[in-house]
Amino acid sequence: MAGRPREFDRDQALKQAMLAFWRRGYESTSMSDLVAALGIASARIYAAFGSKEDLFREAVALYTAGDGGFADLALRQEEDVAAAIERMLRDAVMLYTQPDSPQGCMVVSAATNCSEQNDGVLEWLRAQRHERTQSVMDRLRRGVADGQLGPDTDVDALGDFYAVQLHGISVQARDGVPRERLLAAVRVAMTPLLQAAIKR
Amino acid sequence: MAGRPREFDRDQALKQAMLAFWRRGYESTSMSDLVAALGIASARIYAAFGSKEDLFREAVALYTAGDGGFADLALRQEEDVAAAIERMLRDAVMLYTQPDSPQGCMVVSAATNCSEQNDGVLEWLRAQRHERTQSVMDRLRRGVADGQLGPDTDVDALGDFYAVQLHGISVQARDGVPRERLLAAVRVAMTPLLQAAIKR
DNA sequence: TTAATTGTTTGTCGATCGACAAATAATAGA
DNA sequence: TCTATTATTTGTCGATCGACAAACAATTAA
Repeated sequence: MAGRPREFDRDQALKQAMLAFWRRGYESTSMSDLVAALGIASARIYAAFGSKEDLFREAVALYTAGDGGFADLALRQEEDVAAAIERMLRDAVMLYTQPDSPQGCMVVSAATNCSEQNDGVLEWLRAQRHERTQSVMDRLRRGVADGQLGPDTDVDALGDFYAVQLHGISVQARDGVPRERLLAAVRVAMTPLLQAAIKR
Repeated sequence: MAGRPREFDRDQALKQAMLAFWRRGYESTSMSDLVAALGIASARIYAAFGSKEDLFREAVALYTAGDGGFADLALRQEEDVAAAIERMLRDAVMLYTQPDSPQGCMVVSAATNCSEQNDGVLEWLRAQRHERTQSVMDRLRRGVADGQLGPDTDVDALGDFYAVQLHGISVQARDGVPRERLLAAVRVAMTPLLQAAIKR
């Protein structure tokens, strides 16, 4: 491949961009913020990533492909539905309260406020949140099919309930509520599901 | 009182500002947005309200003094602690999903993303959210004192749980989850408290 | 060695941001 | 009527926004 080789680590720069966007959000992170965070001139950022929006989308993709993808993992890997939901919520707390990274969920809080011209990224993240709610409901339905939950379980209500919890944890973590308190709240949140679980 | 009388309705203008900030948030609502929403020139806005930040703070105060103050009302007016919490959550759903006003909670979502220079308003809203969590815990403690909840009730965990629920409802409402679904989720969320309630 | 390709540096672009100065208009009290 | 006070109109300010053009540098393939 011809051409002058890049002098900075693109992956490292992308990670720094992710952290910046995660902390402040899409619109509140200016190009000059990114210049400072990535340590390279703005023209280099444009040459390497296209535009601020392109960089943001790539940063969110990095997030969801990494730690941000905890939910699908928990829902898929745990055999028991209650264990799956509890692990999802606990992993959310652990990630959202990590001391050496921004608090809260990037997908929830990186584009809450944005002007009309950037509604696109807002809708994009909204769709991802919607998908996660669907994943939770799918997992609950599997729990019913597996005989772990009663056949009369209101899957939709439970699913919305846990989606609310997941997103609420992000808000509370962002407000600085300590990890231990949120873990205690998760234990409380498991009550409805344990009640719907078939005892064995 | 001397001086030329104001030619526009200040209260009406403030209400429009509240709606604009509620919908888009503090930083994402530009002065030109406000000029369009209030229907008056920017110099008149500055003359009447001081600055954009002053206007925002007054708008939030209007919100919390009005519909946004539902939580304290519910917690104070209901004699039974479970009824109080349930009404708070249900009122939250009703307000956050009102079709003719912005979705979600203004205190939760009007300053999620903001740049460093406006951290002041972010912290201000955060403090208000913290106060609300405290109100919930205080109400739960009163429930224990009133003998409505068992003496071994983990008030802190329950309080954090309902704070998570309250703020999560705002996120979900903002994402367009219908009122009925969120009300169903609230019914699920009442399970832990009803379990802690002393049967009579 | 040359040509093609890609990265970097430097500087700047037009648009928009929040904010206000100055001039003018309308009221109340002396 | 005159003065003090407040509101409105008009225009514009410096700062910052995201974005890129042009010139130059470094690499590979021919």
